[in-house]
Amino acid sequence: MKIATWNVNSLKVRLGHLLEWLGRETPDVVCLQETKLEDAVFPAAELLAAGYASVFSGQKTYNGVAIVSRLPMSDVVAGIPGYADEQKRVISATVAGSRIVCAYIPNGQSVDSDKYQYKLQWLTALTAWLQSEIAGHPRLALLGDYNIAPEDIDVHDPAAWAGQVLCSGPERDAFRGLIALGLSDSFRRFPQPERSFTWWDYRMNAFRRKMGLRIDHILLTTPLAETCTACRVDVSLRGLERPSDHAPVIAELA
DNA sequence: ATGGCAGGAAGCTCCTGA
Repeated sequence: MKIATWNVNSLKVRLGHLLEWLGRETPDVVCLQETKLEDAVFPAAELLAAGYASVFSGQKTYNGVAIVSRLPMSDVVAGIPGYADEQKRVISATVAGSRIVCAYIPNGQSVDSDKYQYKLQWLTALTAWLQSEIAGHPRLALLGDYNIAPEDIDVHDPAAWAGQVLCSGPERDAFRGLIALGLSDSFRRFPQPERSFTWWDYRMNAFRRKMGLRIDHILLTTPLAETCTACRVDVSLRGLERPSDHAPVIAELA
């Protein structure tokens, strides 16, 4: 089973890219973030015509998550149960016996922002919920835009980013808190090219200059990690017109 | 030190993203 995560930065703008990529890469399950679409206008019919069913939880302008899958999905849950949040950032479904959790973790804006406090509280709620979710679903994958670069190797200029949002100590502590639930960073289970990133600022030709961060991740519980045979960043969509500022991450499970 | 870029909603500018 091939699973993937991609922050599309507007599914309305990126639907053509997604359909082209689904046809070429044929992932089984794709978690999408920043769809920026209300549920009433989600392009479920277009995806179904391409062979993919969709479940989604969206809103106008901001946020919005979806899972698209060639395999049947069941037990769909939106949000973090027990955590009231108007922002549509999580959706989960069971696919082929594995629990798939699609998450768009808050950005945080800056470490002195109220949004940063929201991010840390949100991560606390996510972690507490996942602990019980993993207990009930030993085969679980957490895919999404974490808005956290876990280590300095995941940052093009660690000195410039030191202590900044996406790289700060509390955020990295929260990432390690997720790992401590028994999750494994699938990307780091394999040798990777130097300067492997998943996001680049639209400004200053950052992609061309390899000035990025690795903030999109696929974390797997041990039973799934043991079946993982590959994980990579796919930059192929960056060559198209109007690319997303994020690249997909793909993991192959036996 | 600042702004650069992109998407969306609104409306000819601002907020957010990361």
